Order: sequence, then structure tokens, then C-alpha cells
Amino acid sequence: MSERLGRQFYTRDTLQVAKDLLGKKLVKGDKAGFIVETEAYIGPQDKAAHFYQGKKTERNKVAFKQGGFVYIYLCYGVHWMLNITTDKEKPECVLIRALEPLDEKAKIEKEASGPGKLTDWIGLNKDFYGEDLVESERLWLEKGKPACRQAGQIKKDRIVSGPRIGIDYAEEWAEKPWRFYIKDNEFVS
DNA sequence: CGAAGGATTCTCT
DNA sequence: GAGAATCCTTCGT
Repeated sequence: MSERLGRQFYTRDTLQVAKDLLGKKLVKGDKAGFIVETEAYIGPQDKAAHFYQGKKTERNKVAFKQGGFVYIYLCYGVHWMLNITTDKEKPECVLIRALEPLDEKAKIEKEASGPGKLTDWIGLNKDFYGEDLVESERLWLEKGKPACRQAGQIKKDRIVSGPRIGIDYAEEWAEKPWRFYIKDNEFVS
């Protein structure tokens, strides 16, 4: 039995949460997978973030709440992006970029190896905007315990950081090593 | 109410 | 690896 993550997990430093999310189990109804890739979006100073300069809009307002909520939005009119809000009052969040599906078929098809693909596979959409991962009955996170990882923990040396993807317009912020993923994992996009 | 844009994906070279 | 497609949502007027 896995244990559900509590509020205190999400309300910590965003970069810390982004790293700790790796290997955690995302559960939505009968679909579930382990998080293998994340990206951090940090505060008003982050040009790549939607809340750059503290701009608060209808779309991103949930990011201004405390951690543990779902910030999901549609990109390119086609793809849903799943984020999890972090920290307490600051507009920061973590983008879930890839999952390692529990479902064998999905695993073979690699249906969750990409930000847009994973939401398609797991069935997330605007209905989940603002969902509270601590209280929700239909979507939440559990402490991961994949068989392939020792003692339910990912060794530190298996977590790698790198520049974020798809945000070239963010200039110097595009270079920040705020993307975290599990080394050698085939589901990382 | 209309114009603009995009935290991607796919396909082709 | 690079470039184009694509279309719904969002923001501004």
C-alpha cells in the first residue's frame, strides 16, 4: 500500500518538490504511473512562466494558491499540460512532463512520454483545473515504490537536471537547469 | 468580440 | 535536427 502525499509535501521549495516528485505515483481512477520527468516554473521572475512579472490571470490564478493543487491548461489548442502548484503563497509550480505508466500496454506504446501525451492517456482535462491533490477523490499522488527502485527511493545520482524544453522564447531563463528527470529512464521525453 | 499565441507533436529531410 | 501544423483558450479592446 502506498501512502498519499500530504499538504506538507507540496508547500516546500519548488525545486525541492520538483526533484522529490520523481518516482512518485500519480493516480487517477484506474490509471496510474510513476513520474519520471518534471520541470519547475518559479515565480514572477521566471520569464518562461505564465505568471511572469506576477501577472495573475484567470488561467493561472490557481498557481498563486498554496501547493498541492492541479494547474492544468491547454496548449497549442490541443494538448493539456499538467502542473502541480507548489510552495505556500508564491506563484510557483511544477510541470509533469512524463510518466512511466503502470499499464503494460501503455508502457509499450509509451503513451505517457511527453507532457501532452500523458494527459491524453490518463484522461486529464479542464475538469481537473484546481483539483486539490490532498483532498481529491479522483486524482492524487502517492509515495512511489516501483520495484525497480531500491527501497522506494531514487538514488540521488539517478536524478539528473538540465535546461527546460520548448521555451526558447524565455531567453536566459530557458537555460535554467530546472528540468529534472530520472537518468536512463526510457520514458523521459 | 476578435486577434494573437502557445510549457507540443509529428513528419520529413 | 529542424520546421510546420493546428485550434482552442486567453487576453485585450
